[in-house]
Amino acid sequence: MGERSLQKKQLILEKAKEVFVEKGFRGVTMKDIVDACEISRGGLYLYFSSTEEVFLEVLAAESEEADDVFAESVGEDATAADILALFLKEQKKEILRSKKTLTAATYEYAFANPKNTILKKQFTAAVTMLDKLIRMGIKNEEFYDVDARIAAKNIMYVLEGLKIASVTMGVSGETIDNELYMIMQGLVIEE
Amino acid sequence: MGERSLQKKQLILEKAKEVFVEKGFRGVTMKDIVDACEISRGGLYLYFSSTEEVFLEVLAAESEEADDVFAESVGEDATAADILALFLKEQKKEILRSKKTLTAATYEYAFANPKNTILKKQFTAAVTMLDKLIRMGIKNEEFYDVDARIAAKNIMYVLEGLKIASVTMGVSGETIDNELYMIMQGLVIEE
Amino acid sequence: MGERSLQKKQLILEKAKEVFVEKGFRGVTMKDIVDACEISRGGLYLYFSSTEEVFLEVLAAESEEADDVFAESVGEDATAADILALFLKEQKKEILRSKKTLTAATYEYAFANPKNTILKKQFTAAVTMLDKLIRMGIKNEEFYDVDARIAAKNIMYVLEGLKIASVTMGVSGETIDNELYMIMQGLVIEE
Amino acid sequence: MGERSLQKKQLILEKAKEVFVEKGFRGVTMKDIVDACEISRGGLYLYFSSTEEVFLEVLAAESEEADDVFAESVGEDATAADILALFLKEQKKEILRSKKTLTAATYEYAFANPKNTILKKQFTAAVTMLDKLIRMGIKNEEFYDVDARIAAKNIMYVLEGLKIASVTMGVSGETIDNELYMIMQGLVIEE
DNA sequence: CATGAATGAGAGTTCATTCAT
DNA sequence: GATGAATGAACTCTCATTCAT
Repeated sequence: MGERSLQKKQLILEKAKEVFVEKGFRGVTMKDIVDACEISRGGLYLYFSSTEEVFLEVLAAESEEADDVFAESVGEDATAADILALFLKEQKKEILRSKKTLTAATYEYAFANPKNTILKKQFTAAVTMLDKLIRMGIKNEEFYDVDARIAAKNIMYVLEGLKIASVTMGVSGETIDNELYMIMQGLVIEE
Repeated sequence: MGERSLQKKQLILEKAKEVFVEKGFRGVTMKDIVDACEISRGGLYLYFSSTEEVFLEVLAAESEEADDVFAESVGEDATAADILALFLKEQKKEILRSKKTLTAATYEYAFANPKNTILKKQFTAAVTMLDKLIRMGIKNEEFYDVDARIAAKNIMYVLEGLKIASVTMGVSGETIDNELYMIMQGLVIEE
Repeated sequence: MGERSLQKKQLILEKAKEVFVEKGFRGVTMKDIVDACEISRGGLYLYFSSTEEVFLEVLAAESEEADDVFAESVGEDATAADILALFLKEQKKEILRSKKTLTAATYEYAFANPKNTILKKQFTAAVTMLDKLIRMGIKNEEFYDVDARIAAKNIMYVLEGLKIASVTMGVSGETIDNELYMIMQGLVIEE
Repeated sequence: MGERSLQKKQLILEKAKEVFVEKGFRGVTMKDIVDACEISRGGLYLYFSSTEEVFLEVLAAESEEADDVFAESVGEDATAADILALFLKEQKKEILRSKKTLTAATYEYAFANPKNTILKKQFTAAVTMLDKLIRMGIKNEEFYDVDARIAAKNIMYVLEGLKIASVTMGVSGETIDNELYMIMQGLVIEE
């Protein structure tokens, strides 16, 4: 695949993302993508052979970006509490934007493809990261001496709860703040 | 609609539920329901005019049952902690069964119909109930003196997180127990 | 068929007429008639086995009425010109009401059933009547000495033209008056 | 839409015309047209999205042709009487062919779409043309000094009457001749 | 006689997918 | 590579007609 082809593929992925954001996963047809990209029906098939294929590549492109963003924001000399706060702040942003992201489409995809492990991988990766972070915090005596893995999972379940609630019924920034505050309070030792 | 018709409607709702459990909401066509019920193409339209209509009645029938089950289990002289434990135990069962319930279909329906408030209503009702329960527990000095509404919401978000996780990636009974233990621990005063 | 059955049949014909007036011939289904009559689906079939059958009986009932009305209005000592004027006046009324009559439905029926001779019979009957009337007028020296049959036909074609125009594009009372005036002027000798 | 597509569209319009001629307007389904054109079910929808759309384009194509035919036949130095005679001769031809034309379908379309003004426009255009022609004839002292507009309308109503009669009950060439003769006689001054 | 649930044929419509150009 | 016309399968929905009660 040449240079030009790669550009075209990028274009398709960008436009397709908008379509998935708007219509979810199951609601999207190849025709929808063709229309959004203003390419030919046959043209799309040169790059992707199903909406699933498009969706998975859209997701892959997304997660690359996401990692970058977080990595950039973590300073060199940040404490565990700092990093946790930063992580939660990012999550809050994400949750509030959920109607403009692939959240719903991704859940829908997961429903339709129970074998697929995308969400599980993301979840596990986040848990592992938080686990390490919490251990670090405990070691540094920033955090209470809790079971790190369980605490990490709890954080993630609360976040998942907020995410799905945000998509299906809406949540306010304040509501999120309350939850995040409970999380921090349960971990960070007040001086 | 006569006696016989009502029975038929019940039959359709039962069979349709199985279909929704298996295929979610968007994946279900009128034809799927027709096939599952072994009735004629036109026959289904005598009772329902869209998959949405069928689904909403399936849900309505479900929620009636659910209420009954919980009401029956609460004893007369139960303490707040007892009731909370019972509630959480029910939730655990529900979560573990989630691949055999309408959970995914309901989320999918909510994605496709953002205006619909079914999930919100259920959530709010549960929060209100927990709020009352927690206030009662605090008054009886069973529970710590927390902000009842925030604690109630926290419980619900954790449960939502477990529910969606259960559907999309699976959760073990142990994982659920850990979460529920954290909830109880955050509320119930140990003697 | 007993007394009660006859009443029921009448009821069906009345309601069905309204349906045909509103929806034409081809636009009417057995279901439409059933709904309008508030009888059972099967019930209708006890009396009629197709929309065509209903329509033909509606038409038959209509033409009986029509004859009655005209006969009643003709006085004993009316001149040919009087009778012609009366006939044209009736026709004018009919044409102006055409959107509330079976005109369109009847044409539509005729299109769909070229073999059917209803319209031809009505037309021929009217021509015959006018032919006699004009001959009488000529004999009485009320009318010019025209070819009675041709004049009769001309009147009918103008009326047909007004009728179809009324249904398809609307005509004003004045327009009709102009046409009727031309007819009278071509026949009646001014004193 | 490319060259090839235009040809295909033409083909569809031609075949569809035959279908409308045979079955009228309401009697035609998309399937009928598909079958007549020997294209695929979906194929027709690439060009037209309803029988109404097809029909209106068939009509549009027709009226273009019709205009051409008449324009070609009018000589440079024709008198008003010549032109009128030519017009009526064309109309006679049209009326005699009416079972092989769109006449019935067009009326049927008008019944089903009272808002549509196709017939009214055609009628008005013809009246306007005849009005001018008659004024010219009067000015040239070829025609009697009648009210041109009323005379023009009378011609058109007679023609409409003949047309609908032709479709619904049939008319002979002689009958038409009689009517056209009356029209000419009422206008043209005999020398 | 009368009912209305039930059936199944058939019309409308949309799409994934192919393929000649 | 790229196009977009074409196909045919699948789905939605409506009705005429039947038949057990």
